[in-house]
Amino acid sequence: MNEATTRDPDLTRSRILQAGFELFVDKGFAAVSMRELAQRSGVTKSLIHHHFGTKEGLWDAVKEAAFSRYYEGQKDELEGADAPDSNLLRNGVIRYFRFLQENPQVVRLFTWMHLENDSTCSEMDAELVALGARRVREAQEAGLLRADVNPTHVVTIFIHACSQWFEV
Amino acid sequence: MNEATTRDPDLTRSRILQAGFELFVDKGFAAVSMRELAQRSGVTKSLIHHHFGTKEGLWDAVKEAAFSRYYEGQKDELEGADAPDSNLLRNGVIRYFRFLQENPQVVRLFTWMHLENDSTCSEMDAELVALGARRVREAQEAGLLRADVNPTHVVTIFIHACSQWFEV
DNA sequence: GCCCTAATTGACCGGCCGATCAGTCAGTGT
DNA sequence: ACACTGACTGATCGGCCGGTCAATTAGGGC
Repeated sequence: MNEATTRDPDLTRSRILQAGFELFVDKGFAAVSMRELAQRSGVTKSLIHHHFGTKEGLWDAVKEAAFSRYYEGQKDELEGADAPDSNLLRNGVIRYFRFLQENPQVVRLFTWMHLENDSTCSEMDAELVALGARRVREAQEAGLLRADVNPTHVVTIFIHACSQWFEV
Repeated sequence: MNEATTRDPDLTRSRILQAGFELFVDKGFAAVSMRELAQRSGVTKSLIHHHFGTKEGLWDAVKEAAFSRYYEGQKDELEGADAPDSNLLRNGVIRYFRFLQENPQVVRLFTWMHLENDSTCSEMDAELVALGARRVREAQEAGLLRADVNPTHVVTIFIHACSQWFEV
């Protein structure tokens, strides 16, 4: 009966984070209750407070975890090559598309954050956009892309167009 | 002191609707309370219940009002002309863009609805998309547009790309 | 004038909310 | 063996939640 009676704070934390991720992605911050989170993660409400302080604390932790996963993946992609090449650009686009396709939950989470005027992760996000914009500019200078558009705009529009694609 | 002591249920209803629109657009359904709605619209909480039944009732009314305004406007645009003409198509696109630009709140509201898996207005929406798709198909048959893409996809992508544009 | 309907009010309800806290218990270092 | 730390629990808090209800009041039809 008494299975796994040993304490494992790291596992507990990650279980709470996972439950928080699922519920927040599904319903957004305001519509999720601590009781719900506790039940889903199989721990006590108080224990969540013990590990994350407040409901907002957990929300922040969930966002941070999700975004840093996204950030690391994209950063690797973008920092990879430096020679502007139409195939490289094309592949980058395809990879990004694939990533979103395989992580629709992340897209949803970011949409919630955006509606709630959340500025968490904005520095990291700005960095990614800047990296992408540099690639676009290089391509423009190499004559692969029209030069009369703002590189940052290109990236921004592209990201959001991709994000929306899977939502309909 | 006692200004406008006369009763005007229509005005009251519309004031509540307006307050609901503003608050729901801003925070989404779950994060808005009846007390907040009452205070913003300058009436009693009970009065909102009297006019709209429940919080969800008001939410539905707000969505319906916003969407039907959107619907009427777009329907007029789309039903206007029938001869496929590249200028006409272009103008339609520009007008739609302008509409979203001037009604960012509507875009936000639709995003909230979408995240909450709201299917209200889906019939009306389908009708609009169908109208737009027909226009695209006509343009394809007239050789103005590539014929190897799904007209419905064109419209859907276009709508969401436009919607996102103003959000960044 | 009178009545009837409906707009409007304020007091009130049970329940759920997030948060706290004292206390128990398991692991760990000495 | 013992003390200490931190994971974990259950009871409990005040407050806000959405919703109800009986009672007032204004307006329109007769």
